[in-house]
Amino acid sequence: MGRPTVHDIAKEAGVSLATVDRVLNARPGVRDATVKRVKTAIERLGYKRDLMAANLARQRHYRFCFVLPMGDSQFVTTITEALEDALRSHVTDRVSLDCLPVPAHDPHGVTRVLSTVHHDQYDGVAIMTPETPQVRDAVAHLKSEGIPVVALVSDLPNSDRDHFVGIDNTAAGRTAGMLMGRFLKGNRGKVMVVTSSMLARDSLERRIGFDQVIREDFPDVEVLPSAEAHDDADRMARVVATAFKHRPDIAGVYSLSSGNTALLAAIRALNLPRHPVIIAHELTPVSRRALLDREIDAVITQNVGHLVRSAIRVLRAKCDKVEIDAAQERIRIDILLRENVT
Amino acid sequence: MGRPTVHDIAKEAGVSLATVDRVLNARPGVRDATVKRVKTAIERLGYKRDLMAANLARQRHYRFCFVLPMGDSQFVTTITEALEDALRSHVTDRVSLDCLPVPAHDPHGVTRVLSTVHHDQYDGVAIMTPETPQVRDAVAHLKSEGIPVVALVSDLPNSDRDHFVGIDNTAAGRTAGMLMGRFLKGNRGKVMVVTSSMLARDSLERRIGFDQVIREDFPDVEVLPSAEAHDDADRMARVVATAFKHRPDIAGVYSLSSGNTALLAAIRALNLPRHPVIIAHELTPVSRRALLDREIDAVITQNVGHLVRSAIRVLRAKCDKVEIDAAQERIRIDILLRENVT
DNA sequence: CTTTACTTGAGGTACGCACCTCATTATCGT
DNA sequence: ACGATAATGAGGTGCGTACCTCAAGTAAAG
Repeated sequence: MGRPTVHDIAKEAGVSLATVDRVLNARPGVRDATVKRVKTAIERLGYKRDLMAANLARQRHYRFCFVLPMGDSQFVTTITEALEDALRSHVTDRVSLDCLPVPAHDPHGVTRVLSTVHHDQYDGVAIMTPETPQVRDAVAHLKSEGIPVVALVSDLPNSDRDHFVGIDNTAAGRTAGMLMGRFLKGNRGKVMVVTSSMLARDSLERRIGFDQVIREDFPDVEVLPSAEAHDDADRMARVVATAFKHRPDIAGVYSLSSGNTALLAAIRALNLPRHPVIIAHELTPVSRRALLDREIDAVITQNVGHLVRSAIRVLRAKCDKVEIDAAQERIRIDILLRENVT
Repeated sequence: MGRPTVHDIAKEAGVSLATVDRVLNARPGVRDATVKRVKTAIERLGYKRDLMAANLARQRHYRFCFVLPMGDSQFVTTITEALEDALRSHVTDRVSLDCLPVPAHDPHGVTRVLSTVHHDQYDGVAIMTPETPQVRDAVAHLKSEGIPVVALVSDLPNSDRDHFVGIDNTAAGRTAGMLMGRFLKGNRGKVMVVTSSMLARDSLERRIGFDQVIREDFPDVEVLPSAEAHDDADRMARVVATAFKHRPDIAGVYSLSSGNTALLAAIRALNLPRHPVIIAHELTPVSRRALLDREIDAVITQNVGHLVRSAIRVLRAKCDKVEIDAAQERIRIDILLRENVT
């Protein structure tokens, strides 16, 4: 005999199909003792609900919503592209996806958008925004409506999101630190750290990890204070120029956030006699190109394809109230060099 | 209206359900003109066969077989563990897995085992063995029986396998070379290369890639000839001892194959004043431990969980004659340092 | 104009489950 | 012992597809 079915359970438990169905779908009107009998039978036969058949019968259709920061960030663009790719794949069987752009740095704007999301529109939400009290409230509100919520890329640890899809940014920073320390000639020198904003939790955590490793393992490396460019190319140019002017011995640059166009332009403009070691985050067309051209020495990233597929699978699992495969959903910290990038 | 169904196709094409079914499942007895009409309707409505319903109706059950080298290789063990994990996951809905151990270094033994595999036992086969004429014949035989075949970890490029699940070993070797060059103090020194056997295509390709990068980018690094230990701990000890005796200035060791216990033991026994940079392949409990203990500096690997899940998904797609998601099935070359290992 | 072979239609059953209705049987309080 | 309520059974329909049978249709060959 193949897999046990509801019929087998019914026979085993000495009840009717209807009762098995009531137990399986947590419908009322079954005595506790009977529930127990059915559950025992399920246990004994090792019954596993056939999700495909169940979803077919139930006419299941998952409507998920991805809340992404608006703007022309390259990284966000790669994510939306990955979402479109996913739509062509089989992870999106029976699921439809919407993107909801939110003004990333306007907490109230985020709330305004999120408060329009209800359970009659969506069955699950993936959120990629900085954590603010407003976002926490919004998540709580979604959860109270019974909508599963996952945090994407940047965690919302103090909210009651169901899951975090992304990497440990402290570990990512440590990884960057280790590479920087080892890539620097003689494992020594000054390192400039640039980011768009230190208010972002990711940047903060990465910096912490980076500093940890440098302190522990590379005493001859000096890490300068983080320079913020606030996504402004001119400002980046100025900041970089000033730094190298005052400290021409800067041997490495660590870019905490994902926008690297301005940084690379600023460094190119300096026409340095010797190229500093540059380590950056997130794989985008720009960082990929720079990696191949040896402008960037290493990119620490997370595979965006994996990221969105994982978010979809997790949301689905939460809707179905099914266990997730932790190993499959763990997002790895990818180290990309010129030799293993694609 | 939601997704179009076979009924919609029938209506659109002006034929009956039976005819649509005949076309969809490539059954005979339909005039070419009618086939075309149905296909046009499918095109026009954007019909996509509902795989879940189809599999339900078809009572589909995939029986896959993993042909793995026998013996107590740590790497193979991690693969079998990953297979067991997969069985607990949802990638194995409707699939059953068998492991078929073969004597890796006995081509005829491999043939003997593979020739027992027929389409009445298995719907797909994943093979992880060195490529020999015998294996090529066996693959051809399986294919002639209509069984999809994927090569696992080590490719069978001259066979007609349907797919290769694994990494580009030349690129992996290049990655190792880049790390080695950059990790060596002053980017200079001698590097010893050890492997169990240079007959294995993986070892060969990795060595080629490694040499390429060293030659191009690190002129001050000298790579010694590959030393083969043939999975013999004593031999490994001797080989390593001899090498370091004649060349005490060896600054790096590159381990091409996955067995690292003997290598690490041999190096520990030498009690070197200064630890050489060690780069190895494949994440196993041993290499993981060594990474955390700073004995190994970097591990180049492929995620075995991803490996087996991908093999299963690909075999399934081949059985269903469905496109695979190239991005999802691309196995990445993972670089693991102490900081990003788990 | 038959005979034959090939096409097509109509309709059914099944897969494993969800969800519904209606009737029947315990179980309880009074 | 009574009605009231809760628990259970019996049976159906549908999800989208596969696969089967049988009858009826069409066209080409003799």
